[in-house]
Amino acid sequence: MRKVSIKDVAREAGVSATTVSYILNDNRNVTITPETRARVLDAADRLKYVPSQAAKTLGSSRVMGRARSKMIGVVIPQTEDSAENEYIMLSNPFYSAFLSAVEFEMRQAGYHVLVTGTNRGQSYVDVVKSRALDGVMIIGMYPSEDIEEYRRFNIPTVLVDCYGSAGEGFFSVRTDDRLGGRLAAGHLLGMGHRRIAFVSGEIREDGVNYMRFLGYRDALEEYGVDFDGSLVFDGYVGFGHGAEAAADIAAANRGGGRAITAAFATSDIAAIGLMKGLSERGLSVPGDVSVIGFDDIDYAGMYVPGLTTVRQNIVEKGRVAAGLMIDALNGRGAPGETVIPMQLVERDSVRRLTEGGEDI
Amino acid sequence: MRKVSIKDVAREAGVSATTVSYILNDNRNVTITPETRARVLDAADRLKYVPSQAAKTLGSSRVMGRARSKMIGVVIPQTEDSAENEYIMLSNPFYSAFLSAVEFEMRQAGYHVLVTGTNRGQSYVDVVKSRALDGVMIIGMYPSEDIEEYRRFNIPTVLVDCYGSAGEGFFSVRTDDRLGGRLAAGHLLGMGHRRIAFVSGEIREDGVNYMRFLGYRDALEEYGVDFDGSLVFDGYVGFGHGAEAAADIAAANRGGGRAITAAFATSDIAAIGLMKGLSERGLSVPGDVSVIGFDDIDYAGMYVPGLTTVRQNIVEKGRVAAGLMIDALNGRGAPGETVIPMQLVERDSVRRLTEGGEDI
DNA sequence: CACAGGCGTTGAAACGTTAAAATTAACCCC
DNA sequence: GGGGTTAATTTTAACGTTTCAACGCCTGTG
Repeated sequence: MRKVSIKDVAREAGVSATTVSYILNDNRNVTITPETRARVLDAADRLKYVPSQAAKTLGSSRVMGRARSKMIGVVIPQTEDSAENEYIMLSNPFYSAFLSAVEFEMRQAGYHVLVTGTNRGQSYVDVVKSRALDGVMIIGMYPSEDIEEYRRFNIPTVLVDCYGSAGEGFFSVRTDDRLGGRLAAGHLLGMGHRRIAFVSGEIREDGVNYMRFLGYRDALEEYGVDFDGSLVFDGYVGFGHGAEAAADIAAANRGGGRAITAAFATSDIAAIGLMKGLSERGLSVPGDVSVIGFDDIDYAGMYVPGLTTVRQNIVEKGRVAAGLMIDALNGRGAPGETVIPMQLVERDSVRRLTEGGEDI
Repeated sequence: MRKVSIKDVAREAGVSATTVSYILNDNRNVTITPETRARVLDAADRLKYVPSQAAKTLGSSRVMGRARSKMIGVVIPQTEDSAENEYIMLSNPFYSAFLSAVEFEMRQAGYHVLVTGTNRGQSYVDVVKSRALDGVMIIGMYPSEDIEEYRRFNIPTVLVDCYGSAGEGFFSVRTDDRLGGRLAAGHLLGMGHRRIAFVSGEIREDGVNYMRFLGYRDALEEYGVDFDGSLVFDGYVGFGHGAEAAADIAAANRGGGRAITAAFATSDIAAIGLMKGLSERGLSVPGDVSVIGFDDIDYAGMYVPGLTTVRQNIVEKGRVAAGLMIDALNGRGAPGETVIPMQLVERDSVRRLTEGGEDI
């Protein structure tokens, strides 16, 4: 029960392997008799022939200078729960929704998607080389040594949600996170809130959280409100961090002084953890604290109260990222930043402050 | 800037390619001078040699009878939103959590995981053949023609959450869904509820929903409650279906007759959609309707009220599935069903009925 | 000292595919 | 009918790896 190879098809159709290859790959530089073509296609069909991608990949390294596997890699951040368990962060629905859109689009274009985390001490570049990945899509942070390798080897690369100079010269997709931050914080300010917590994952200069933070400050400035560093609650990305921030906010409000009446969380999952934490402490949303999130994952609309958030069309973002990847793979298009529009989605987690705060 | 191959390493170390191969693969049937080994390892390191998986795969087809790619496939159901967009169903956190556990465990064992949907008219078997996947993990439903092919070609296969005779003779993992259904419905009955809606995705004899349904009926029988077919709300899996069920339940309750006071949803996302839908219609959970879910995704504990649910340890399930896959790949272990324990997690979405219902 | 046997290493072949070069067949033109 | 095109197909070689069989060398043994 050996696997059927191109030679079997060739024998069955009474023709050479090359001819079969030409026909099955629709080679344009070669003419084939319609009758031969039919015979070969029929033979392939009858034998249930499926070409070996491994052989194609190996063979391709000769001609293109670099092997082509018809597979791209998508690098997703890993959780940092513990040293041993480094799961890829699919727990955040933002990533899973993005990924399924990318997978679909790439599949339509004839590519498979390899999703894998990286083991400690092993660079993703090794995976790219070993599996002959045709391209790499990187979401969020990345080690800049890796990216220099991609540049050096001229590997089609699409950066998603990356900031910073290391990414210059690559295709990239993102939303206008600074504007988004301003939109979110501006909405809260517009509703009369003045003491607004900023809840986010790690704030790094090359990451989205920093840009959203800048937007938050932009909005404060716009409204003439002084920035207060004690209102920044940064940590990791996840429900848990939102819950921790809730504890801190509740404590701060018990401590006297002007109360924190609103919070801007830079991810919906943090916002949801926050709302849950607040409700566990007897604080109502939006009664006591208004909450606004970022992303608009499916869940955001399901929560009670519905989460007001800054919507980025995640599926669209995935589609665009895949489109850029395909351009990059085909050597078409020019590197540069593509910005996905975003908009405020008002639900029920933000209320207008009437006491003390004045409408603007 | 050609890729560095084993020959380059061989030349650098002043030794043959064969020797390099033996050393890098720790071939036990062959002895190598420690000094040669050191020289080769050093050369490989210096040249940053990364073996070509494509070449390994191709070469391996000669000896093992079947090519080995050090990659397995995980088949995840696709959404059926529309004909064109068949995204893999990572939107359900159950799948994403499961997947990230599987990915991690397989990676530790030296395997990559290919996650891909299947295009219409193309069988997944073609992907397995073309990419020389070493094994296949199938979640939920599957076309039985495919599975017969896996059997015929002796492809290591692990079934997850599959029932039905087609899966006999394979490694499989699941929870005791019938018991789980009984646990869930039994809990509601124990809390005094008698008219209990059953909300689930498609009910097929070879799927988990059917088993959970049987468990639901078991519990009814145990409590001497007659089954009422009008309380079954089946559809697809997703938030949306939960919301639709909410509308139906609200309508039924408005229609007079004995009110539906509780619902058992066979997935947490349906339960959440249901709770949201009920709350939108002014029905409180658990005040008017108690809700119990199934899975215990991260979200379940975040919702307000916290969702009472039947917990299956999703990460553990992924780990076990990966372990079985590794056994299957190594020809170890014996096919059979592995059952993951599960337990009721009580939160706040179920209340004890005092009026009318009596405690048991 | 001849020789068996083990050790360390190597050359050749094979895996399935495709690009480039070569071959054959058919046709046309003077 | 020979030379020249073009069309259709085949032969050859190569991609990077591993396995198998074979080789030369050393050592101990009879």
